Amino acid sequence: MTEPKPVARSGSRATDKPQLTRDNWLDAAAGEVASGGFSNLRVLTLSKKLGVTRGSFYWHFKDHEDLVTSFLNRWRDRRLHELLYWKPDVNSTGNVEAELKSILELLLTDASRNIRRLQVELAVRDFARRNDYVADLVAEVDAARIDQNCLLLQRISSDPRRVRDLSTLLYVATIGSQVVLTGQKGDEDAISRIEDLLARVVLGQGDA
Amino acid sequence: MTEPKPVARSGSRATDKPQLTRDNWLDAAAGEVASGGFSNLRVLTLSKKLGVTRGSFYWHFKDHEDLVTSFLNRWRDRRLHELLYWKPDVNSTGNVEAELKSILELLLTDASRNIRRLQVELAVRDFARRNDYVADLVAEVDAARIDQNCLLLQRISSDPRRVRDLSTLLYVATIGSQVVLTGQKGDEDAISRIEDLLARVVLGQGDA
DNA sequence: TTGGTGCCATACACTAATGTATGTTTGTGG
DNA sequence: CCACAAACATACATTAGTGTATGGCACCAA
Repeated sequence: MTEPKPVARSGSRATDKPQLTRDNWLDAAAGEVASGGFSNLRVLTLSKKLGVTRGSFYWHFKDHEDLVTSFLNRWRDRRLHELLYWKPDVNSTGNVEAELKSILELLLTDASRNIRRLQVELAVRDFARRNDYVADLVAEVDAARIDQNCLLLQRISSDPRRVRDLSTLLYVATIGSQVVLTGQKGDEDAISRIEDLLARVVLGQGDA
Repeated sequence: MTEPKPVARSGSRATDKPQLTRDNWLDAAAGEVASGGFSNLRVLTLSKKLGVTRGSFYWHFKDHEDLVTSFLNRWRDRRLHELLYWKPDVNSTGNVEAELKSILELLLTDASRNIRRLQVELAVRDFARRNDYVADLVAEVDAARIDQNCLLLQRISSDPRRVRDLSTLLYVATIGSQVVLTGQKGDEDAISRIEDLLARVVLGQGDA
């Protein structure tokens, strides 16, 4: 209720160090996490890259842990929220095969292009292996995404059990290709080949 | 040529601190890497867990980097070497379907049970994202494993291109399930379901 | 017995990082 | 103009970790 009123001092000119917000810090933190994982997320280096001292940090955040949990919660919220945007986009057309192809392209090819987003995701996943809170967080996102896959594949098969199995396979193949095919030469091709293969798998065994 | 002659002082009794070897350090390092990743691999804590001081470490290793590279090279050598042990084991029988099932079980279910080994593998993979040398190392292992998959799937399909695609899909699904299904409740079932599904995928589209 | 070597301990210097306490500037409401 | 707070700077204390130099002890060969 007490809105922070993000004021900009010194005439609100963009060149004059426009007062950092909490989200600015989190955005910068994403860069650190993407490049070096959570063990590389340090208050000191983060402050340097933002051109301020740590005094600023400890005003916006209670401590280092506060930064990490805030970052993780924001990540979860965004990952869960972005799933809601797909739903209406798919229900429109009627061509099942074309839909599936676009879905697969979205899950595999497009996801692999957003390097920074992918790096953050893998870093969060790695962090989850040694932190129960993060593990729960990732499990929540995974479950939501698999449910989303189920929602998309419902129109292809009528057997709910098969839909769930296919969705799970689709998901682990997606994550796996993001982990293994890390932007080397020829990876772009391999991903599209896997896309085609998965499409034929899903369509070729439509019902029971 | 200069064999280190692992002597044991103080009467070679097991209770009397049996002189650490370089491999002992690497084994202990595996525990640190498994539980906390490479950023948790510290000389100090490692020495404490082995009951010695850092003086011992700096006799066996030049520095921290020496430990890391030695660990990584040993990991690669072992991963490449273990692949050679499979080959004769599969060529024997003639039942294709049973072979495939056992291969899938080996790749998915069995691999997920070796928790420590899996943790180390994921840690290495995570490290590879921010270190070119490790990235090359992992790429080498990945290529060898996919080639191995090709060798196994050759008997099912005659199209070499399809064999390679299936092998790649099999591999990314394997890695993906190891990343996503991290020992929660019900993960055991999900893995076996994915196994069955992949088996039907491979067998159901045998040729062309 | 004596010298040498393998293995480890001890002590020191150095760095990077966190957290905290306090000072300083800028803008704003009254 | 003044008091106050937001945003940041400065300075200090503390900790964890690395690397190095040196000392010590057990063991073996000659």
